[in-house]
Amino acid sequence: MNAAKKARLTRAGWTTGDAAEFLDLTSEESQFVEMKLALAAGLRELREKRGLTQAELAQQLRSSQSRVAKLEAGDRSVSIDLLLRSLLAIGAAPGEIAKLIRRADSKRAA
Amino acid sequence: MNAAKKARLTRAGWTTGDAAEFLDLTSEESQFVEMKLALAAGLRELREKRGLTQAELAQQLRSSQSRVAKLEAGDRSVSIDLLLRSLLAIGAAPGEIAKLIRRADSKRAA
DNA sequence: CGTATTTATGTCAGATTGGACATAGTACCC
DNA sequence: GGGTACTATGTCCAATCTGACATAAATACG
Repeated sequence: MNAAKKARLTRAGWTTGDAAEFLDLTSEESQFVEMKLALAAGLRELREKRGLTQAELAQQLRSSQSRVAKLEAGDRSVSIDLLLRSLLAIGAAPGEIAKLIRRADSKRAA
Repeated sequence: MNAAKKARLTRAGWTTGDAAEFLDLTSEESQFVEMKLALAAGLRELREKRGLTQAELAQQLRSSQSRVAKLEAGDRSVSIDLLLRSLLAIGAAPGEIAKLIRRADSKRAA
């Protein structure tokens, strides 16, 4: 695993350093995380594009600023379900979401 | 909402008929369901392509036959997270998953 | 610098989801 | 009909996720 990838994962709260490296972050799981981070990044981009603060978006989603922060960080405590609902709520079409998921594809086999 | 769409949603356990039609199945929510159903259908297609029974796939996913049935049905009780993990586990690349999500796009504005 | 705004992190009770089990339904073959 | 293989549905409770809150950290602006 290269440094950039490790940094991405660590930033999102996924332990990577220790002996569990190859046990917990198996290929599927890391692909899953990559997808999650791609969606999270997409959400942030869209929010900023719309000139909204996290608090404003939270209101639109009927949620809280802290959860939006966690969504955008791809935190362990948020599901992809919530990310997808949020993206749809902010106006992303399924096609755009598909494009985001493709981003995760290019990061395979790191 | 046309009959085919309504049938898809009803089959998956989403109430549609009554007065809540436009309150609960708002655009975002129905897009979300469409994505879910597209992923569910994709999972079934891949499983069958691989010649696996639901029970065999369940074993591979360390889950149960009943949950696989619900996954493929897009049941309320399964999350998109689980669908995505399952798709990855069965060998779908993020690119293929993106393609599935695009399917949901063509069903907009029904 | 101070302070106002925005974003990040930690925690918790209530809600949702997941694996497992039982059981019902379906399809095919004899 | 009965038997076999597969799929669907309903129900548990343990595990995970969510919104909310408090508060810390970062950033912007004078």
